[in-house]
Amino acid sequence: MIILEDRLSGLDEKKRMKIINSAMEEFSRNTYQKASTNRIVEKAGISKGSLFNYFKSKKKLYEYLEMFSIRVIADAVVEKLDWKEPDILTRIKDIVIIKLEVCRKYPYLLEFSKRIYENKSVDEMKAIFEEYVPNIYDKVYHENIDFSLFKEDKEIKETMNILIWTFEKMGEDYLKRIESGERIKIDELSDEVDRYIVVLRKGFYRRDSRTRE
Amino acid sequence: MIILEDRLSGLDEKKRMKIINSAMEEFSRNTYQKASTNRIVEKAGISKGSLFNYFKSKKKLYEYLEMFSIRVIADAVVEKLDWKEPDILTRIKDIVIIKLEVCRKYPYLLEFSKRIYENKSVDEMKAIFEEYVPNIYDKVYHENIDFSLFKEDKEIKETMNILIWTFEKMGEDYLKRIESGERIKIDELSDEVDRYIVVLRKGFYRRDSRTRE
DNA sequence: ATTAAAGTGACCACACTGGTCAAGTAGACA
DNA sequence: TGTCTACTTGACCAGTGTGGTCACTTTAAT
Repeated sequence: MIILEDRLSGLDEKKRMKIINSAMEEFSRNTYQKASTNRIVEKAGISKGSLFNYFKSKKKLYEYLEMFSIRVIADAVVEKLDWKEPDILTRIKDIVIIKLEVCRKYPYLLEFSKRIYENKSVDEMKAIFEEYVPNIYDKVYHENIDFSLFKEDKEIKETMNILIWTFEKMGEDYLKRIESGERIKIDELSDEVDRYIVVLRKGFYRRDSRTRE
Repeated sequence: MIILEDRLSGLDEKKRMKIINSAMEEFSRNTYQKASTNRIVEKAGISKGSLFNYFKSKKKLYEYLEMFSIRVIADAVVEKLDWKEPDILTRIKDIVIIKLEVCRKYPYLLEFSKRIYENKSVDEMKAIFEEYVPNIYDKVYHENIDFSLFKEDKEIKETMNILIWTFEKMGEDYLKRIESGERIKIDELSDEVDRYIVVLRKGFYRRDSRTRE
């Protein structure tokens, strides 16, 4: 388990979040080279000197964010997910909700994560992921999942992708609406998710399976 | 119908594409402000003077790309799509193939389009779209479509989104693989698309509907 | 040989860069 | 109160890159 040196840990929670969010915003809107430490400190409301006191250099700051962004979601999933839930649809919904809660705290997390992936091969990325959060990658969508709930048992891979993609697109849609100023209640979102779950269940589950909800 | 002034029309096809692709790449990797005309001319293999001969300014170049990227896909769809096809799944597949053909010519088209959307509200964007390609927005997924093919007639909106999202994600996946150097034959892609169509048809279509394929 | 059009790249004034560091501030203890 | 410590500040630096210009060269048709 890798721990990066930084001097943020002792800071006030609010201040720490402001710095992380400001830096994430800057790095998600620009490439590493063009991201400006000046703008980061301006948005974070701290001085240049402080930033370079917390992190030795721009590079160290970026590496910290990289580690942070990989961990913050994975940690939340590991901690909050019901690993006993055998119904993949219910589990995916739980993951979506967990992810969105984290993203509400760190609005630029998803965009920043995309930037990380941009410059790294799939294998490289998996290796880094393994280092920070071992084994999570395969567990989430497989451990204890009851695939016999599916109507067909031939096109499992395709069906799984359709389910995952649907919820990913919903999440992206939701975040886009948030960013453009719309104020969405968590209940509305939950209702919408449930509506899609009903449709997907009808489409891909056996008729006699009604696990819950 | 708006036509922007530019001096590219008379140019050699290859050269024109090189300039457009180079500029699209730069503007999709950086914000307008930080995009560099120096790097654009370098990648395009032309001189600074030429670029500012073709376009009066950086701004005009950007506006040209904006217009171009909205039109190039819409024009291809309008021209090549079989507007009589009543099966939405078949039609969506056709659209995916048409889009990907265009994207193969202009690899940064999708990323650049996202950038355009970033700085504009949904309504603004629809207005611009209307201006360049009137009415296409609603026609594509509705004109002559036979919705009675669906098993359920209650959750049409949700079902449609699942279908569209699935193919969008497939397209994104495909482009990502292209960009990371993978060489994918058009037949392989077509087979993969067909596999998903089978799954979706089983899930959401009436049992007795077998329109084609 | 002449002419016009197309293409070039050194050059400009200036904005902004990551990082430093001497000076300033706040609070704890005496 | 004065002193010490740890944190915070922002003016400053040398260097890089900016959008745009224009006097010049090359190309191609007459």
